[in-house]
Amino acid sequence: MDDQRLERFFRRLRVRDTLGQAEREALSAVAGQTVYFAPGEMMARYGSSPSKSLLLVQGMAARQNTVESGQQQITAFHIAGDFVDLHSFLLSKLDHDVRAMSAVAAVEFPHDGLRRITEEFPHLTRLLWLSTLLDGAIHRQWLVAMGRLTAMAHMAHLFCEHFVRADNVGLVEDMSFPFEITQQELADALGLSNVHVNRTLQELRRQDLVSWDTKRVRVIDWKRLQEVGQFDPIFLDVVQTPR
Amino acid sequence: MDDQRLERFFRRLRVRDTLGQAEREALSAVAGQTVYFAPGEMMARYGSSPSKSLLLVQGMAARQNTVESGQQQITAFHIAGDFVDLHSFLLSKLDHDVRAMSAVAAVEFPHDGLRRITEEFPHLTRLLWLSTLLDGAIHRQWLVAMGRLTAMAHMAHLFCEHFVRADNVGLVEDMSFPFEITQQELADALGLSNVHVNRTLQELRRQDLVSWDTKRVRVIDWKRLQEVGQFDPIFLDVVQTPR
DNA sequence: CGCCACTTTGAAACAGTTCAACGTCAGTGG
DNA sequence: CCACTGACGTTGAACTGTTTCAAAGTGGCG
Repeated sequence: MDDQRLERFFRRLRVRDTLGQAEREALSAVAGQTVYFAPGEMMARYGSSPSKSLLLVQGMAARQNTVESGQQQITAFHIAGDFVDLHSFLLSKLDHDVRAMSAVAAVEFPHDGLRRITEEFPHLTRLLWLSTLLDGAIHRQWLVAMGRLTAMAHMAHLFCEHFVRADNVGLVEDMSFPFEITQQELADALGLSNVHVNRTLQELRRQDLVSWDTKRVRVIDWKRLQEVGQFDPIFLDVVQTPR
Repeated sequence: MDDQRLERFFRRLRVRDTLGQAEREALSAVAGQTVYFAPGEMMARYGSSPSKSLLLVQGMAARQNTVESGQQQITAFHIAGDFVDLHSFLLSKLDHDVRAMSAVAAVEFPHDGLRRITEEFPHLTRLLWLSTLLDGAIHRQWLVAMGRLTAMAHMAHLFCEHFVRADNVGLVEDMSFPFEITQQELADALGLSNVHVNRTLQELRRQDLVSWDTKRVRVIDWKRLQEVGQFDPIFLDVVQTPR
């Protein structure tokens, strides 16, 4: 029987390939306990060697590093249907912290179970691999945005990305998606100061591109938001094709 | 028989796990033609869907994106022993260009051959997967450096990273590694202007941390270079362990 | 009702950019 | 063999996007 908790994850895979009954059952069989985290709580720590990976079911999480000055840099945001640390299955130590941004529920996938999947389900293995490749593609776009776009364009790009990702797992309602983080946390993702994030946000609002009431971001002008952010969804690879 | 062209790639894997005879042979069997590229030449294009992946055997290559202003952002450098676009095996379209920085030789790996490996060699598949996870880990460190480090620290970090990576595949000699790119290309990787790269480089030289004669970068003070770059090699995961 | 976390505002400072000129060197052709 | 070329590196000076610091405003919650 399919595990209901994995529904959004299946959905994210199904926008890119098909997923067989046996594959869904294999994943369901490996899925373990649901674990819960309070907003701000650490889900995994820099330098640790987790024996399970966490699939987000509810809420939002981030991967982040701390530099000597005490500043933080967020390198990824995750939403329901995302594995937050599937890479820890093959990397021996975590090179970042994982922190819950909101109240979070996640399903544990023990690494020995994942290993069994790689021994018996080649196609499913490729889909799990794909999942980490999409993380990498998002990292690359963040690099481009950080290195060569203005604060305004960078922020618009991030909102575009999250709009599409949320849509892929059925979290968009009325052109809005859940985005429960603080301006400081957004600043830590964009590599900006909280002050400049605040001002850039005001400009995005003033131009009627988005609104954000701390719970959800609403896209007001999707076409112009994409233009401002120079957003091309190609990197999210939303294409149904055999992998 | 092992394919000699894959030697540095095997070496890169062997610093992280063991590689069986059968696995080396399977890879050798899939390896196709050697292809050559002149400095500056495009090896793969944004939006294309390659049917093979390229393993670098000689020279240096970069993945890069172009933004509307015409500026470029490099998101990865690759050296001998690296797959430059292994991710194109599972992603349907390339989200960046791949360009030869120097004279390059690369071995083609047809995707159907790679697929056969994933069907028959689970452990080798995990190692290929690992290879793309390391790319992702490097992307994340670049994000941290770009977002929260000064130009000076960022550049030092990049040199540290390349020193370790070059060392892993036996390219370090006399504390120096091949680094045949222009200052403009380095600027495109760091997200800086060529002018500021020039000045930052002068400061690194003035402090006797590195020298760079356009062909090779020589590390003069490894300990202080790591301090200046806040470099922690954990993300490169140089640990011999079963995966 | 008061606290605390978060957002907003203003002003000064700064890291890095831009523009434009000049220097250097390796390769090319006459 | 030397003048010419073009790509790359270096320098100076003005400029700007973003940061920093500090203070004030807002709002949800115990």
